[in-house]
Amino acid sequence: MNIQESIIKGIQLAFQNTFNADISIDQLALAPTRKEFKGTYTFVVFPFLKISQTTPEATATLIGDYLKSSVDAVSDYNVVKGFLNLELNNLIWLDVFAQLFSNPNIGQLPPNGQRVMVEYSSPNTNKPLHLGHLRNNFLGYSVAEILKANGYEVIKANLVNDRGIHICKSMVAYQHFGNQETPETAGLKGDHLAGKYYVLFDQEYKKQQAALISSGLSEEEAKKNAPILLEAQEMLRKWEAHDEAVVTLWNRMNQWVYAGFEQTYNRMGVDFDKFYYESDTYLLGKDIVEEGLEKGVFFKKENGSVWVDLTAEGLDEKLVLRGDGTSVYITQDMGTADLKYQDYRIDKSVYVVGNEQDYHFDVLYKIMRKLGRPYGDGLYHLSYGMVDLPTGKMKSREGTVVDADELMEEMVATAESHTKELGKIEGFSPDQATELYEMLGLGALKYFLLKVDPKKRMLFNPQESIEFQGNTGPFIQYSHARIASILRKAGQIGVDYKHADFSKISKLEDSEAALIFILNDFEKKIELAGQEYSPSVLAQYLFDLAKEYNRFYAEMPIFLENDDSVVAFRVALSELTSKTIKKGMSLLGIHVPDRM
RNA sequence: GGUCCUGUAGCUCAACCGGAUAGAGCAACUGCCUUCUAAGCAGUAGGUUUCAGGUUCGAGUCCUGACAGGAUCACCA
Repeated sequence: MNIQESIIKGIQLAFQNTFNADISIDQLALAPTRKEFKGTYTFVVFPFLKISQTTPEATATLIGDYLKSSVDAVSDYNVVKGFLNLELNNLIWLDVFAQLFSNPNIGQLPPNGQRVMVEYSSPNTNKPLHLGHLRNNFLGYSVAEILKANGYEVIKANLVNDRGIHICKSMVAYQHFGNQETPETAGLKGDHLAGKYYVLFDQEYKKQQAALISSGLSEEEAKKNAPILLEAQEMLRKWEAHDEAVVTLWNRMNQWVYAGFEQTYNRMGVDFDKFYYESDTYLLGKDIVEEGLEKGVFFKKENGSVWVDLTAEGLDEKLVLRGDGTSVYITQDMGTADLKYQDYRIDKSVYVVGNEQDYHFDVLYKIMRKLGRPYGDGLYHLSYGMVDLPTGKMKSREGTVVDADELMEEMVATAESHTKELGKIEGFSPDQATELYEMLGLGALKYFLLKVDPKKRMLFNPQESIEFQGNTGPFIQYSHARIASILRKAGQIGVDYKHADFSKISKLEDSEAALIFILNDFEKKIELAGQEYSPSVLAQYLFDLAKEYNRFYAEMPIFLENDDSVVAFRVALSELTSKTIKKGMSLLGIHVPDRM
């Protein structure tokens, strides 16, 4: 039983004995005491005045007296208005520490028997990844790792959008302007090559529109009738009819893109257990439309189109199948939802998709629940906000995007120059130095994107957004490197902290107790991050932890201490902190160095 | 226009789901490298939590209404 639980149990007994009242455990909560007051945990008595029938002060005092005499951990208390501040026996934190220190799997909760799929990334194969995709990928990867730490079995899935009109646009432009160019001859990554033709398509399309307008067509007509657009539409029809030449080109260009994506994914450090391709799934879901009609969940209009009526749930009527019997987006999403379940029998399914699709997923999930799917209640849209630039929204066709590959390259270069400026690479081999720059550059970028609550939209200023000081990835990485240095020295001078007997410690300094206090929160934060699907909870925690360690580091001399058992204890405390940082950062997808 | 999301220090973000005098980082200013890594530590300054009502012992947090920004509302994906 941990400290909080035993105190809460004590409070429950206090109510029983003092006020003759039964209160259930889940109505009782402890908050950390604010810094300006003495104490560790605070119990607020205001809600219980009806039960105690006396003043806040008297109520708090009576409970405080009871706890002090009957709960070992509580050494004293003070009362400020209705706030009962509990002071703990400092040495209680030694027991907590010993428990944490002996846990070989810190930050890993036991298996919970549930299986969850996290779908993320899900790129279009007509252009390279940009800053927005980085947020998506880092979020998805991190949430998947956090769920693993919470005891789930996790399947990371990537639903690749490899077909459709936008892909055909790149293909048409390539046919016109490509001159048999390949990634090799162009010296471009395959995804960037495809993106180049996507942009060329748009330029040509606009040119043709202008020509049509000057020959007398309205803007709307010009948009619909530009020859190059008609070509793309014709190509899509041919693709759907399995036209050999079109499929060959499609395959060729997609392979280029996949090779490019693979490089980008490798550098980002994300991975997937399962790839789904829309070219395989885009026809799914029509049987579900039939099923929905039979069950009365859907209804048919006169022209044959099929709809779902969600007005009772506060939404609108929504089309699920066109009048001509062809699919819309949501048709295939219904089919894919079933496919995921057939493949893995998942209990939960998380979709990491931007918030511009909030409405779409709201509709999708309501439909699947109406259809009585066993996984219906486990569907969750992890909706995240857009990443804006100071100049406004990114538009890939207008070239105002921050390219993912370029940004990562810049981050690593900045990390390199920064490190060299500080003169911190003595003794590094060139390979080790490269590895460090990669770690720091990517760490800064990932931390920057993950520390913010996912649902909030965020501003990215390329000039000044990413720092290496303060609340940043490198700050936490630096803290880890500092500890690694302590551990090396402990090894050199033969401090046997792994088998030390901590019961010999007779008193704890404030910064030691505070550090253990925050270390003790690690698992709770992992649980919270999992429940909320929010890596930012962990990021914030790790920053606080690193800060607390740095305070301890500055205040407590470790090796100058005379008492051997105190030396061993402080080294052990440092090691536990470094393990916690390393594990926590790994859940954010960030590596930590031993030297920097 | 309907629906949804957001609004906290000059800037970027927190605030443990209703608790005490709203906290960090950046930027500014002041100290600390002859001791384990100064990418650090300690400190100063910075706030009518967009506004107006309401709910109660108590509101940044919940409710109503404004205002501002964003998203969405296609037989598009």
